[in-house]
Amino acid sequence: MLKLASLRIVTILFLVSFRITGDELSSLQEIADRTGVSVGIVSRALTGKNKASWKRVQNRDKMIRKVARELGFRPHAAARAMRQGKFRRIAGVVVQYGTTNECSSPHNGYFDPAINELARRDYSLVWEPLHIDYNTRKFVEPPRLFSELAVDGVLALPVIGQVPHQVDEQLEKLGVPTVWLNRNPEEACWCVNCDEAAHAKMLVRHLVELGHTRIGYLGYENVHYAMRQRYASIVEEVRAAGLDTSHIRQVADHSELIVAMGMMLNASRPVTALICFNGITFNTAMYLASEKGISVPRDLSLCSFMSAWERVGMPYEITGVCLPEPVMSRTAVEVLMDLTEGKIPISATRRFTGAFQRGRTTAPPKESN
Amino acid sequence: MLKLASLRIVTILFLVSFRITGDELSSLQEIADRTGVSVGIVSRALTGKNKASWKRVQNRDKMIRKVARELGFRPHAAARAMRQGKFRRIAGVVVQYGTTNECSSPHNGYFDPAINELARRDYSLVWEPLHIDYNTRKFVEPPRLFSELAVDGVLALPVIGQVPHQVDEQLEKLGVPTVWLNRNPEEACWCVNCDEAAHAKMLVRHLVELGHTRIGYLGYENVHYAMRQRYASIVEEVRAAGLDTSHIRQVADHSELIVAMGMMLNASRPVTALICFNGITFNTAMYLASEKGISVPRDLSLCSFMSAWERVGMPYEITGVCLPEPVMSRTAVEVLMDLTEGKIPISATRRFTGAFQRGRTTAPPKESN
DNA sequence: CTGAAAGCGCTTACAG
DNA sequence: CTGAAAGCGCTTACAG
Repeated sequence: MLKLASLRIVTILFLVSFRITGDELSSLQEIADRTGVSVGIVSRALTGKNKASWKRVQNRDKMIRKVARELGFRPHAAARAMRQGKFRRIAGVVVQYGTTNECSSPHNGYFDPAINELARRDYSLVWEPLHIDYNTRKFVEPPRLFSELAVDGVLALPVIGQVPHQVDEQLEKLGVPTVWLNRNPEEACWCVNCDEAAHAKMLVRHLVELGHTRIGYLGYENVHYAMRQRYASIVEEVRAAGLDTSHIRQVADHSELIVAMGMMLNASRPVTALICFNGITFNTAMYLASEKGISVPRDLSLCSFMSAWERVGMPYEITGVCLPEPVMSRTAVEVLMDLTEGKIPISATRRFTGAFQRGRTTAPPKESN
Repeated sequence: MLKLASLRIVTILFLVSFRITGDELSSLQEIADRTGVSVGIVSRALTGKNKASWKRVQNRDKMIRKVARELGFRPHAAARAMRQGKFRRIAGVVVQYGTTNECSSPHNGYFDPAINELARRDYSLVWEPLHIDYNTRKFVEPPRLFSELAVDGVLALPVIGQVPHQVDEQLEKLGVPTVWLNRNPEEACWCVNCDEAAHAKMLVRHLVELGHTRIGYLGYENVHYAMRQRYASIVEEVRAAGLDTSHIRQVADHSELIVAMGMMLNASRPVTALICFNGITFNTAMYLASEKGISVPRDLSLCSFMSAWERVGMPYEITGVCLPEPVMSRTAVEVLMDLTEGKIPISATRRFTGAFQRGRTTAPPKESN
């Protein structure tokens, strides 16, 4: 009881002190009052628009900036946005299926570089959820993004499957440009992609050079552009190498993945190398192999397509393609900035290639040792 | 050449059409003009503040809303923010070391639930980078968050190590409340944490019940609150079980982790179970074990602390504690909303416990089979 | 060079 | 009930 009372007092004291701090928030007017000049002068001084080279003016402006610093002055973003007709804000949108309560797979491989690139230009990223019901294809909740005017552009990322036309319609109505990452360039005007065919080639060639002849691939059946490209390119490369493509597979869901993987590893002539669609598939393969006493890379070579975030902090190097999310993301931001400024960007669609990383998870097949 | 020219024409046409769409952006004034009422009426109609029950008024308001819909009217967030003195925006801040070009480890286990919780209250999350130079403890770039007034509150997350005092000072100057996730409650006023001691107990007890006597732990040496708690609790639990604590270890960096793990697995009496600090450490252990032909769980039991994002899409269940990020994050948002509204939140510091998941990566030790 | 004033789009207290 | 008007904090064209 005493403890509760004291906690309450602390709380109230905190709120009071917080209030006072809150009231101290200063405006151009306050700085003008303290320095005896007009708000116009203060505004120009703080934004560096008093270009007179007179010593008197320069000293006065220095003094104004000092007072502003002392008062902890921060310009009011909304006032500035209203006056300038620019929010200096970009919406980061991940188009995904599912309820709003789920934690999605990570996208900071794209968003971290975008944020930094935007910050360099004095822009921020607003993170907007966009959940689509898998069956009805409708918005789970009407997205805030579409209900108010608050950003100068949209950086969008389709996660699973095709982007429902409602999304495109609503985005168009927004009246600000949208740049897409990893979307089919036939579906949208501004797309930044990576060269999945080149990536597939890197991985298949690496395994073929090591001497593998029974190469498997596992990904999810999906209408997502990048996923389809990845699968099709692997098929093509394996076929071009004159090898059997019967282990190049896409599955419908998680349980099918486990079954298919088990079959590849248990067959009378099991695959000696497996290309995984992403880090999660890679790890699943690793766990299953370990359960069965299959050693990687002694008995099985494993490689994967790796997102930037999947490489963070991992002290053990796995073999795979390092997807070029950072350069894609920074390029997308550049295109978006050009569009918001009314400039014509370099090109409508750009495509980047990642780097091959030779790690510890691939080796020549057992038989050829 | 022809292709380039046609592309350019398409581009220009697109920009023109975009411009026109841009010009169509409607305001309350335009709706007022079209419906023959004043902007006040329109504002009140759209925000549901015309409470008259007269049929005439109700029909008129319905008509106003219809016109607004047809014009694709969206309120201008900045104008609203300025008038109401509220941005309806929260900054999401991850305090991290390193240069701004890196991709950080994922935090959407916290941010996804926060975004959804905020959206329910008509708030958005602005993602603000905050990079600290490891040596000088200074900001790598002056964060935008501290240079303008643009949010009503801050949801903050320390990633590595202690939060430099500069951060606290700047946040205090902002004049809006900050709620911390996973921070030492002695360092800040509003903290939402999880019960690392309870989690440690879950994992150690599980392994002890399976019959393990040589239990290892690997994490990184770090001054981060949650990491320290995790390590200290494991030591305590293993000691309480009367077992040897010499394999409960923290290492300084990645290469030390590999060395320490190798020693644990290669020793004359290797550990039979290993608790990993997080999913990355877990996977590293898995890879190393696989290289050495050690099968999980036949030869080695592995379990881990698992973040929400580490569980997304993984079809194979690993044994571990599912960290309660979602409930922590939603609670933090609740506290923050109370604070921004001047209310006194439930309590200053809250602590949550995650769920134990029995997966396929632990089993009784070999000897007892 | 500099100050006074307009205006960005909204909400709401106020007067009619 | 409803319209006209004030005002949120900034920037900048304009006049002096």
